[in-house]
Amino acid sequence: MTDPHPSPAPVPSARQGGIAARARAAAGPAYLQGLNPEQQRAVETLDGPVLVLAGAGTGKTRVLTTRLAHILTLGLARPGQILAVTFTNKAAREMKERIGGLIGESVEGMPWLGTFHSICVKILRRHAELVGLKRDFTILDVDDQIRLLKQVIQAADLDEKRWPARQLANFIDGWKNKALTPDKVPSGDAHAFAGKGDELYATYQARLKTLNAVDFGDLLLETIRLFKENADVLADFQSRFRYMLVDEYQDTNVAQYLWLRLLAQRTGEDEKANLCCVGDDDQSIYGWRGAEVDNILRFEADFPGAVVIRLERNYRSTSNILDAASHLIAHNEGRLGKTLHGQGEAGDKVTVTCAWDSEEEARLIGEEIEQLQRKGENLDEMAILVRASFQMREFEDRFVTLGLPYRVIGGPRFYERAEIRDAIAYLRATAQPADDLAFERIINTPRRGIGDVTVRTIHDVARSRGIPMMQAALELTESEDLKARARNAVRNLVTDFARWRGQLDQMPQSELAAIILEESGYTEMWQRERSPDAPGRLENLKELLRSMEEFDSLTGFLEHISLVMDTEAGDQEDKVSLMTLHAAKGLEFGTVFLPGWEEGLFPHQRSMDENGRAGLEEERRLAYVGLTRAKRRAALYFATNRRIHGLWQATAASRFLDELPEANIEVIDTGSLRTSGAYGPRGSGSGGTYGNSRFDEAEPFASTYSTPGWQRAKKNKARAASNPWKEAPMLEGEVLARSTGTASAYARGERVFHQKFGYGEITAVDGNKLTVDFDHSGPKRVLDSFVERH
DNA sequence: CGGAGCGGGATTTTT
DNA sequence: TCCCGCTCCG
Repeated sequence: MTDPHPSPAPVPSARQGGIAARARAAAGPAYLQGLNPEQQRAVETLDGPVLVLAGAGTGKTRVLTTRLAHILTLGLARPGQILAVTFTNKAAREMKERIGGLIGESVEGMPWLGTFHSICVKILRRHAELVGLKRDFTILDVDDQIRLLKQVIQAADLDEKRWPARQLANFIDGWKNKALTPDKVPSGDAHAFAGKGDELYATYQARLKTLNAVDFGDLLLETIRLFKENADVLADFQSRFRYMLVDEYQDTNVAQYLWLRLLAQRTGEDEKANLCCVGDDDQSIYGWRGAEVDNILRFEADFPGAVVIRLERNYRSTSNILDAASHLIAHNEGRLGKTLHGQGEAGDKVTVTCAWDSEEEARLIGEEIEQLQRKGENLDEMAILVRASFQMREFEDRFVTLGLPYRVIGGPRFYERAEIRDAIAYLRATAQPADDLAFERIINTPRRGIGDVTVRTIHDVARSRGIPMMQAALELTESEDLKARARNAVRNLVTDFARWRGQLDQMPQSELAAIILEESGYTEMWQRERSPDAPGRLENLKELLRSMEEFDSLTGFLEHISLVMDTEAGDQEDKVSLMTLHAAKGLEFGTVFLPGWEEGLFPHQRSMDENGRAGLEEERRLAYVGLTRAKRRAALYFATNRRIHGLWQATAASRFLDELPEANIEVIDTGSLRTSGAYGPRGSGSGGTYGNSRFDEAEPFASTYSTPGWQRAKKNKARAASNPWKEAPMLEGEVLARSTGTASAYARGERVFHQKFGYGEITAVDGNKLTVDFDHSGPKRVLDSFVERH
């Protein structure tokens, strides 16, 4: 370890040093006990910018919470003067609890500890008028966003099939992640989406404003705008936040980075902001949703004089696991460099097991789990981490057969279920009569005879008069524009809403909600439904009502659910966990099973196709995250055959397996004589960077050459040559896509040819990524290295 | 208003 | 292959 700052480090400021020293001299506060020197330094280096590079399992959360407790205990800031940002509500919740545990009841909640988004909401509610919003603006969820975009696309006379709202939503999210307002969208990008990308984006933003609504991305962007346009407001927050803390810094996107930088910039003052960012560049796995690893890599340049502290002592895993993970991640280029050191024993080696197909893979893992269980190990301490969710099914099937209790982590969340969204739409339309999207969602749910034509009429009247749909509906009932039947239905609904609104302050919100769901016929709708999931949905609705009781107002509840989309389902039973690698970040288990280590699946082909080397490196980080979740045992698996899009395909062992250090792995002979060799050399045969896999040769299982398994493997090898995953120009992509971000040699309007998609015309250029409208398969994003001019 | 029949797509996902 | 969302028809 070559730490340039030996510890204990002198704390830069005399004021702080003095206090900290005194604190230490008095045997130090209890919370500092038991921290290692680096951790202690991370806790006590309070002045100026600090970057804490916290490797997996190095006690990051502990450092974070202790640091906050330290600041509060020393009396350097009051709780309201500390900004602490996390990415998820879960992380924020945990941090709150742990700080409470550290410093006891003396300090009540920290108002500025939360997610980027929740903090932005808090700021925006105070200053809404300054960015053209009303104080009670609504926050749209993804559903609303898509429906609104659909309307925008329809209004622009585009074919919804060819130009799906989802795709536009992705573009817009991408721009917002980069803090690009419609006028700032680069011209290459702007012409994406039927050449109307920026135009549609602008229309969408205008619609949001008239709806007095924002989407998630706007929360950041509008706050940035607020800061930029109102120096006094910004200055107020800058001086308020004496200490700033950001967790998972490697996951920040450009907008979040700009937001932070605005707050951390203290114009006119000599003093540097006390900004502490904590993260791990090796665990950056969210590039695809806008995270910029660059933010963490650039930290020292962004914040001159920054102190960088590395936490490399891992308290979680045995050293075989750590060495395997470290060796693997060392294959990445763009990293700050960090090596985890184990603190205990070597433990078991990481195992690599080959299965014939995904079914056998599931069976082997099932057997292994049962065996561990017989040895007295808890199922809670075991997890299966998959790359893609389709892999889960095989395991679920297997576990059901075995009667093995399991839980799936992730997946559709409580508040994303249709019945919950419907119920919430009723509440929103009651509390906020101008919430058109909510009103529209349930206007004919349950069916009450308000058909498309009627909805369109209400919509048009609302748009042309600039009034909310609820009001337009009311006015239409007094006109002759609707057929008698529809008019009655509309009148009934509007009267219902008016009545419910009148009851808002008369009773607890959960009671009112129950009345609304009853009187609207919504509950009845599900009671009548005979489908198998209907009872579950009714149960969910009850759960929703129950959870509402904890809030003191309907508005408070609505605010909460628009930002917090998860519910802590306290599941106490002993179960195996099944989740994606992404969902596993931050968790740990005694034993971790990692199936599906095959080329094309992991690393995922699409990731490499779309992002070249950067994509591959992110996949490798994902592998690193997976391995480092294991405390005592990590078991890797790959199958030689897997069904992809319905077709059985021969597959090759993942290159990541070859990147593991031999000394720390053990290849398991499953006894079915199907050892290695089943997978031919990878790549398109161009003999590129990646030589043959050591899993290609019978070493170290030379004894299996003449076995049926080997014979079958040979056949398999021949078949593998026709594997479309392998035919993909992976090696080419690897080389040519090395530098993302360089300008492309192609221009909009050019005709190109793509091996897979055929001929097409370039509609947008973003660095080396092209959006090509293919003659036969429609618009796609491809790397420029995969096409040729025509 | 519901069901059949179709075409397209098929990583990862928080707020 | 399988799942979804949408359309069309009765």
